[in-house]
Amino acid sequence: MSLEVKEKPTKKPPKPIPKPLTEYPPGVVISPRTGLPKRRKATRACIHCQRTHLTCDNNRPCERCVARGLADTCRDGVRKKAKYLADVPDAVALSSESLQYDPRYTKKMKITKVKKQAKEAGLTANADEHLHTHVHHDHHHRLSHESMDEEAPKVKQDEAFLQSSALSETSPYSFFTKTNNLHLNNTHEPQNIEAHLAESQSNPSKPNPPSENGSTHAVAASEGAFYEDSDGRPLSDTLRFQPSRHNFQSAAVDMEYSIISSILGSAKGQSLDMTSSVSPSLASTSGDSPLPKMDLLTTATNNNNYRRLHPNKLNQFPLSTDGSDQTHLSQVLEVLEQLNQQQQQQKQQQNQNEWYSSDGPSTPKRPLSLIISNATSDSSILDNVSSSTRHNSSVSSSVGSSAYYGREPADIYANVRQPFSYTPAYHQLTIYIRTRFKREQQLRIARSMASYRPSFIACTNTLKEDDLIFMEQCFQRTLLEYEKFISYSGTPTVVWRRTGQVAAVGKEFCMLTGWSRERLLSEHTFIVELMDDSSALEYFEMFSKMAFGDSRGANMTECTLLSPQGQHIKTTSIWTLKRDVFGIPMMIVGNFLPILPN
DNA sequence: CTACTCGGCTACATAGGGGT
DNA sequence: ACCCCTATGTAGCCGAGTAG
Repeated sequence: MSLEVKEKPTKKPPKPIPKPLTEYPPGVVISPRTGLPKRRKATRACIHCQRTHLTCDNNRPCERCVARGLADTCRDGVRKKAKYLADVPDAVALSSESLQYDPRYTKKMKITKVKKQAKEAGLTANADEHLHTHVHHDHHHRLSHESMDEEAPKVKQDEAFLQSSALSETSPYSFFTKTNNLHLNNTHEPQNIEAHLAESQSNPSKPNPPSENGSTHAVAASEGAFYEDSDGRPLSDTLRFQPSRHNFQSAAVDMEYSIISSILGSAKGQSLDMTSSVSPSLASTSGDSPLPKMDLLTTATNNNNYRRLHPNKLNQFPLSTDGSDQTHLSQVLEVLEQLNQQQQQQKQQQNQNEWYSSDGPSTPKRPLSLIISNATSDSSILDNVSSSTRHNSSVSSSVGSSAYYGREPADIYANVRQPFSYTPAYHQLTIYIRTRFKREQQLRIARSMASYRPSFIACTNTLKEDDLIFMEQCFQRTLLEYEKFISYSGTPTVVWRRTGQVAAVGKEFCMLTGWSRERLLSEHTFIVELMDDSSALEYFEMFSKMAFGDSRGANMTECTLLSPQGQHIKTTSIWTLKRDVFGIPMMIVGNFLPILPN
């Protein structure tokens, strides 16, 4: 490129006369060509400056945006990826990008690093493919590794750990994949997993990179807010699941994993000591293998309310250590049933639960309310989850329509400032499943959930808070568009989150089923609440297939919906799964066409 | 006069060859 | 493996032109 030829001398202002070097402050780089100090360019122009080709600075909001009242939307502009990085996964490129500003790395080191990372990303993905044989979508492989590679620029030992953890069986990620794989193949090696866990615990010196990372901490801390009950105690303490056994990057992940495992455990009904050092494992969810050590008895015994209310009843069934507790199961259930009835009566009198009992007398109870009010063994859990959910108003609000954030895309980008917390939502779903479905059904659902939920956790675990916020912005933005489509379309349509919570609903769906839009959007309604049992089960199984296995992301099935009065409405439904930019299932759009009786 | 657009200059990152 | 150098590509932003 010859600049001299292009130059138009007439347009050129007279060149300033170079000042003596001593007149420039120290640190200013003088251009050898012009003799003038080199312009200090902003590391990255903001979106507004980028668009208008104006001078930006490194502050956010930048000076210009502050002056123009655009501070709210001032953020880094998007730079085009270099050609040579076109085939390198984004996260790898991203991490190398951050190297640009790391003085510890020389130019050559950066180049070598980028190339190395690109190569490694390919290699580890291939190697890991052997571990994921059934469930995981290709994109998921990449995503998992991308997430891990985000840590690469930190320090050498972190890098080394990440490289090894990509393949190592002791990595939390590989633990997920391994357990999933085992689960699906019905080849059970719980002792290996326990060995893994024991090793994880006994070796605290093992690096745990994501938790060392500040931003991951931030996310974990923000999630942590949902894990406290009204007394400020960790929710895990009240829920009595077994966190911190799996050595995941955050207590949140530990806990979610434990909860899934607990469904499996309670569904199967095996009875063992919850406080034993053995952790539940997804590998043990089928067949005759040793099962997770948790059951209704231990759940109940560990339930503080239960302890407080019925100290004597518990003594009737001391825990045995020889695994013979199964023989007591029927008796335990009988006692629990009695207690349920007692507590139900108390509940009805006190009407404490504002969250689930906010309905007026004229509005029909949704299925959840009915079941929750009948369930008592989990009532304290429910209260805790409910209160923890209320800690974050955005959670409850953003479950519903994008109208909360405004009707314009700009409003969404300006107002969505917190990630959506999926954890409490999954807790609610877990409780709902445990209270509505029979054990065999719970087991089926748990199997389905076990095939995708750990993957969701693994995928999102290493995402930064900004990523999670962006994820939610994407969700709300997409929802805004779908709400428009739904309003134009005559097909009964519902949109729900991957948690199952209804996020948008068309008036045709309300006409078809009798549910009001406000009811469905304002009360954390799960889509399965609107389905009969078999359809709900089919939904979970279908979703587990779609989540990572079926790249088409659409399915057609017969689905029986429930009206508020409990009437069954036969429909044919099409479920279309939408993924977010990270490839994680974000929302499901369901179209329901009634099957008319002959 | 102000705010905005956009052509084109320029700083800087990267690619790659050659020398040590 | 590292350094130096040149070529090339990309993006920041200066400044002229224009619309309101």
